[in-house]
Order: sequence, then structure tokens, then C-alpha cells
Amino acid sequence: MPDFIYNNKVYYNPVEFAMDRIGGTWKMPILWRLKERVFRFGELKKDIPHITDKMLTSQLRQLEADGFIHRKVYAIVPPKVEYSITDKGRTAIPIIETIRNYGLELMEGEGIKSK
Amino acid sequence: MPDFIYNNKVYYNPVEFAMDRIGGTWKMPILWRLKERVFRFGELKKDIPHITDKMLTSQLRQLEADGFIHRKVYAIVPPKVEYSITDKGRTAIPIIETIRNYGLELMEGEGIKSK
DNA sequence: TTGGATACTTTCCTAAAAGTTAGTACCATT
DNA sequence: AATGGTACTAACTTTTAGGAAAGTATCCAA
Repeated sequence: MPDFIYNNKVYYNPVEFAMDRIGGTWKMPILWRLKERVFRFGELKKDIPHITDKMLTSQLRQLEADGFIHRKVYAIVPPKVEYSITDKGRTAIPIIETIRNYGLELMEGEGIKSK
Repeated sequence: MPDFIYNNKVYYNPVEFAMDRIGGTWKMPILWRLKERVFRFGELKKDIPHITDKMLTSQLRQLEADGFIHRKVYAIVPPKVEYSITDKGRTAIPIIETIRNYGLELMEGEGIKSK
């Protein structure tokens, strides 16, 4: 598997490519919530501990640009914006679940109990 | 899922915990190779494009500390060190495969053909 | 006219990850 | 006496992710 370039960025392998789309601290927590229902900006912010306005905005923008979520703006005041997961976004859910379960497995192996 | 602390580091969720063990640019490429056979330091270095001595050393050390690989030193000159995957390390392989396949799937969706 | 609500944007800053370059120990071979 | 091979280690710099704090636009209600 040689290197390849996409949007001016060099990737060494498919794992890097995947993690560039759904990795980082916030993308999976966001997708994980949107799999259940539509969320507004403020709802996501309340529901995801520690996330800042800036990170929420930037991660939503990237997920949208990559086609994982959809952004619907209502032209009212105060503004209302709804975020929903797309079909493409849904393909990430089983992956997240796999990683999440693996994390739980590792945690159990270390005797970490959180909930 | 609340926050938890392990080794003085705060984790927000199990995904973060998993990615802290096997994530980053180099750990999966290393484990991916060790799943087939034992490698010496120099062999890994030749086989993994772009990796530097420093990154290879530090990632091997972390994987060893976390119990994913085993390090066997031969007391000869010039030095010989062999790295092998452990049972725990093997549990990461299906995860890597899942992410890797997902990456390939996404790449195909974008019309990226690499090999 | 002040404040609240919503969904941001902008600027500045810090910490962690990763990269660059150079050097080391050891002995065997030439 | 110099060279080469192996597996590092150290010092330093760059890059990136993420965080903090403040500012913006709009309209309405008090």
C-alpha cells in the first residue's frame, strides 16, 4: 500500500484516511449522538461534556464537508439549525461501535470500571 | 459514560482509551506487520515507509509497556533485538482490519485508487 | 435601552505529537 | 587504525489539535 494524496494531504495508508474523517476527540461522540435523532447545536453542546463552541462548530463543518452529516438551517430568529446523520454517516456507526467495544475490553483488562 | 482517569490521564470515553493504545500514525502499521512474524528493529524500519528511528523506538516502547508486543534482546554484538506480538496485541488485529477496510471503503467512495 | 436567546466566528495561546539531526556503545572485520 | 553494523538516545524544532475568551447578528420582550 503506497502513499496517496487527497485534497493536498498525504496519507500513508487507509487507516489514516479513515481516522482523518472520523477520528479526533469529537467526531465520534457527535456521530454517536446523531445516530439516534436530529440535534440542534445547543443540544449537542449540552450533551457532549467538555466540548467548546469552537470545536463543535469546526467538527460539524468537517463532518458536513465529508458528507457524514447534514445541516439544515431554519430562517428564523433566533436561529435554529438542525444536524442529522446521512447514509454515509451511518456507515461509520458500526466502526465506532467496534472501537468502543474494544476500548471497553481493554479497560476491563486494566480493571477500569466507569459506570 | 462519565470521564475516568488512568495513569494520570483523563479519558472522556472508551474510544479515546482504545485510540490512546493503538492509535497515532505508527502503532497500527507496526502491529499490522508483527501479526505475520517476528521483526527486528532494522526490518521494521525498512518495511515501514517514512518512520524515523525516534518514532519507531518510542512507539515500540509504548506498545511494549501496554503489553501489545514483546521485546527480546540478544546479548550479542552487534546487538539484535526481536519484536513479536503478544496475545493481547493480537486482539487489536481485527480492530485494525475493520478500520482499514472502512478506510478502503471511504477511499473507493471518493474514487481514490491506490494499488 | 438593556438583556436574552441561538449559533456561531475570531484571535490568541498551550500542549502534545511528530520530525530532524546528530551522536553513542560495542566489537568484529579489514 | 579505520570502518561498519545494530539499535538505540538526546536535543531541538515544527506541526497540529485543541482550548479560552471574547465578539457578532438578529429580533423580541421587559
